[in-house]
Amino acid sequence: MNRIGDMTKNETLALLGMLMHTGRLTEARLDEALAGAGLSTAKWAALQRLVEGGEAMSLGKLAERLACVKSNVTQLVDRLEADGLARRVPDPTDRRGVLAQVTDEGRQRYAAGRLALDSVGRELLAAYTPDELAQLSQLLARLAGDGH
Amino acid sequence: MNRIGDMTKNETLALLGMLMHTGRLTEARLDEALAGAGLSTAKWAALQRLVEGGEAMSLGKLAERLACVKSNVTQLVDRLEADGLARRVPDPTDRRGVLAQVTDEGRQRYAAGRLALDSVGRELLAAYTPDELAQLSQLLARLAGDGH
DNA sequence: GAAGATTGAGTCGTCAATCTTC
DNA sequence: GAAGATTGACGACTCAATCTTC
Repeated sequence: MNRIGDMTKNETLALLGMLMHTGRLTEARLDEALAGAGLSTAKWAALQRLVEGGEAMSLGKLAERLACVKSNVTQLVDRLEADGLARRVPDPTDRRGVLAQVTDEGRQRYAAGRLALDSVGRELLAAYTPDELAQLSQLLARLAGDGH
Repeated sequence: MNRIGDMTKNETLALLGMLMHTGRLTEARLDEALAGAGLSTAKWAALQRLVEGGEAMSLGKLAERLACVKSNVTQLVDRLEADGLARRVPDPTDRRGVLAQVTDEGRQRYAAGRLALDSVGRELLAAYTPDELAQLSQLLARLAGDGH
């Protein structure tokens, strides 16, 4: 039923399962590293977009940059605000809009988180050669790239 | 700071970010495929362990096989029971224990889900050569394999 | 005391429905 | 009507605390 050299159906599903599992595992590992800075991967990612964006950013734009749904960033920004890492300001150009702005505390925690992530990231990928990292990156990009 | 040929810190974080994102994306794609059978990846994975286990399985064992925490399968089995796909039976050998048992309906939905997953799995991985699939598998396994 | 399972609280994500403003 | 954001309800996952039984 499967030619020699082909992956069986079971192996195909196992590969996809491993991809999902490895994603979760990685997130857990990064969350662990960020815990020292009082952050999670979701919060850190949001802070990154805000810090590197330079300016206050609308929640819709933030959702787009985070590749998630708008209602998700509404709650994410709620949590960031509760932690004192961001604040909401009204959009001066559109009374419907709300802009998210990093606080000083948010910038500091973001920087601390970056150090922690650099460290654990290096550790996680230490077992790979540069070639392998490039391969992995390319293989993943192809999976994520093609649409539905 | 980074030698030529090395990945920069930014690229390293981007790769890990892509890994997490691709995992979520894949799960969303499989969830979509399973929706026709009234299943999710989590429910299907639990049914798989139960069906292939052959016998009724304790919730602790199921948690172990699913590589997740016990309280998670408590709720997962709650949902399976609510859907009529599994039932809880008392462990005859240990009055503390609870066994999960697939129902006939559960077996049918599991089989239907398998067909849907085979189809979408083939579709998702169609762009890869067998060699690339083996590479991807091996690269992911190495990441997931090494402990903390 | 330790093992098996559950409960309660919290995070992170989705969707459908709503509200205000354009 | 459409765009921006929020709300409520839910799925899936985690942890810490609890309860029963070994």
